Amino acid sequence: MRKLTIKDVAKHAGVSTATISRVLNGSGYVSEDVRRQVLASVKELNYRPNAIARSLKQEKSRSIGMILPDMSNPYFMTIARTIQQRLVAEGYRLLFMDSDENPDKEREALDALLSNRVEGLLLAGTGGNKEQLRQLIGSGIPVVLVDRCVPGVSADLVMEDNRGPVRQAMEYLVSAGHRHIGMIHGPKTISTALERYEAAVRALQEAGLQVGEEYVYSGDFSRKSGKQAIQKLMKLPVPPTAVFSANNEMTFGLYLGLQEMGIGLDEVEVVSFGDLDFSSLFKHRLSVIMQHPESIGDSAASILLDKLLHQKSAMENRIIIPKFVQKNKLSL
Amino acid sequence: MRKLTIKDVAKHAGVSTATISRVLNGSGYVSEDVRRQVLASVKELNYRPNAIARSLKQEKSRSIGMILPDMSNPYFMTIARTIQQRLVAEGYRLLFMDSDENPDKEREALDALLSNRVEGLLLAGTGGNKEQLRQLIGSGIPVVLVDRCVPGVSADLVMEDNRGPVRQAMEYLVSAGHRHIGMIHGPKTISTALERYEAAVRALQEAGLQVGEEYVYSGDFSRKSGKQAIQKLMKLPVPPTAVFSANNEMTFGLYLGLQEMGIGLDEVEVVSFGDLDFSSLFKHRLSVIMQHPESIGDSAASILLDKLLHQKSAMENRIIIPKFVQKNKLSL
DNA sequence: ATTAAATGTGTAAACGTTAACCTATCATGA
DNA sequence: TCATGATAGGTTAACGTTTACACATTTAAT
Repeated sequence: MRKLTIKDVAKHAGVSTATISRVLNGSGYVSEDVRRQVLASVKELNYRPNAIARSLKQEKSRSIGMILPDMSNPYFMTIARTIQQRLVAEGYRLLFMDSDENPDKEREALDALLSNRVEGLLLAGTGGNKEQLRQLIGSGIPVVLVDRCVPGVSADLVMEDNRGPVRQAMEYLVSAGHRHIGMIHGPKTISTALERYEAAVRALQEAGLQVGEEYVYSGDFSRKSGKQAIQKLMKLPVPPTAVFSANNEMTFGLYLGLQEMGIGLDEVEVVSFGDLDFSSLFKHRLSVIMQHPESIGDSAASILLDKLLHQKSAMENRIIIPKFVQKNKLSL
Repeated sequence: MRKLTIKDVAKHAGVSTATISRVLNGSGYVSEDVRRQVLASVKELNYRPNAIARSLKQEKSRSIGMILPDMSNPYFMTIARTIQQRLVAEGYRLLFMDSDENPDKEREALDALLSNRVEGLLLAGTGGNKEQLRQLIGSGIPVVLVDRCVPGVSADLVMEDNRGPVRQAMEYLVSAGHRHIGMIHGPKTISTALERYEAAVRALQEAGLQVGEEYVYSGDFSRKSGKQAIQKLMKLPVPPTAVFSANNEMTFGLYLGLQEMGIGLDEVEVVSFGDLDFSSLFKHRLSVIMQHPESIGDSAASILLDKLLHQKSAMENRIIIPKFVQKNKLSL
């Protein structure tokens, strides 16, 4: 059973291929009689137009590419899902690629997407591939940076404020009496990681607190690195009484690490950038900076669709402000 | 800056388009000199072949479709991610669609994927669209059912054993002294839900326990329905002392529900089909049936690739056995 | 020296659509 | 009556590749 083409349908319905195309696309004039006959033939033969041929002819792929660093991180998947829904509703399809926080993989993914002639790009980038990115944007394809900016690359951008809430959080920790605060950060090549790091250090310094080298651990945003971090921190001569973890996965790792070491999850007060989903069930001293992946996704989709559908060209930057939420506070 | 075609490269390199194609695909004979010249031109012009045109000509899309019920459920995303990695490594791309457990959306997604001429399908189905599915499989396109079977549709299948571990779990609950056991199930149109339900009821009956209607709640695998379920169950004249929840999301909802009602998370013993990710940090009476999304994904990818790459045609069913793990047991 | 096989490259016809361009019919109004 | 525009539908040339075929030229084998 060969795959049917528009010609088969044309033959079956006794009209030309152009007419079939017109019926199926609702373009041009077609008499009601012919219309019905064509639809009947389509149904009878179970014909399905070839989207690939259509894309080629129309020179538009109706697809959008998205690169995200970690498909198993619910934060990014929530963004992705929101975007997908919006795009599908407008007749686009979304191609996801997972860069795994790896610039080389990111580059490959980018190549693949461009070969597929995506009409737009959503990028939660690794911070590498700057040159390629600049070139891309120069070439006119709409690119929206999502969650992370790429220094030196100016493009549309939707991200969260990574400084304000961190400052708040640090002030809270200091006012709660902590003098030894551990910090678990992400790779400084990633904008979110860098911003959170800088904001945290500065806030503590301004509060008159020295931040010792040994209290700062540089992780990679993975669960594993969060675990390693806390295990190192807790072995210090004077272990921290509070820890700031720069993303949700590392926070998770932090708790796994504590547990593995047999340390009570309550023995250290934690502030996490990014919620943990189950944190509301958690009876420990955990405060979180609540992110808004749906808002991020929604804004990113809107910006992209504006360019695609209404050829808006102004560059836009939207900053969403995450909320510092002091949860599950127990007395010290 | 128009998009470059193979003709531009041909002109630039002073050869025919066929030669460019041959160099880029490593097919046919090309002299080393010409080869170098072509590659130089490609690089200089920054040419990128049009995958759409290639697909059309070759009559193969190099893409695989996948429909999953819930992109924000980590269980399915882990499966998806595993599969994506395997497929990308073989030069395919994976198109995800989210059916949202809704047969109509599923149908639309299926249509979209077929229009895009996917060469294979991975399906964690809703249980609707049987007729269309049968037709699809009859048409020769490789279809692998993932996680869920569809009764009345015979196709390749990778799923977990939904009965054995449930039986074990029920036996455990009975032997632990529970006489009133609540059950929160999924929609019976979904095979996993039905199987877990039947296995649970049968096991209890065989253990000599009556299962009262009022202890069985029919949810929809969503967090929200888990919450509603537990809230209803706990209001019974004789509330259950243990609850079996048929998937991870509903288990989560269950705990949210308990919390909202101000009931201690320990006041009821829980068995969850599907792990909760954070369950190891959880100090409550929670046992889980541990699933193996990576294995599922891996097997599904293998089966599909065997058909695609080695035209294997034998139908295969693989059953992964989840493990019942008694965790965080406290004395009653 | 002759032939056959291997190597190198170009020409042009597909792949399945869409859309520009035609032609033809039929109302409508001046 | 005749032009005009709306309606209806067919022909055909693209879109950017790949590849079958053709034609040289070189190499190897007899």
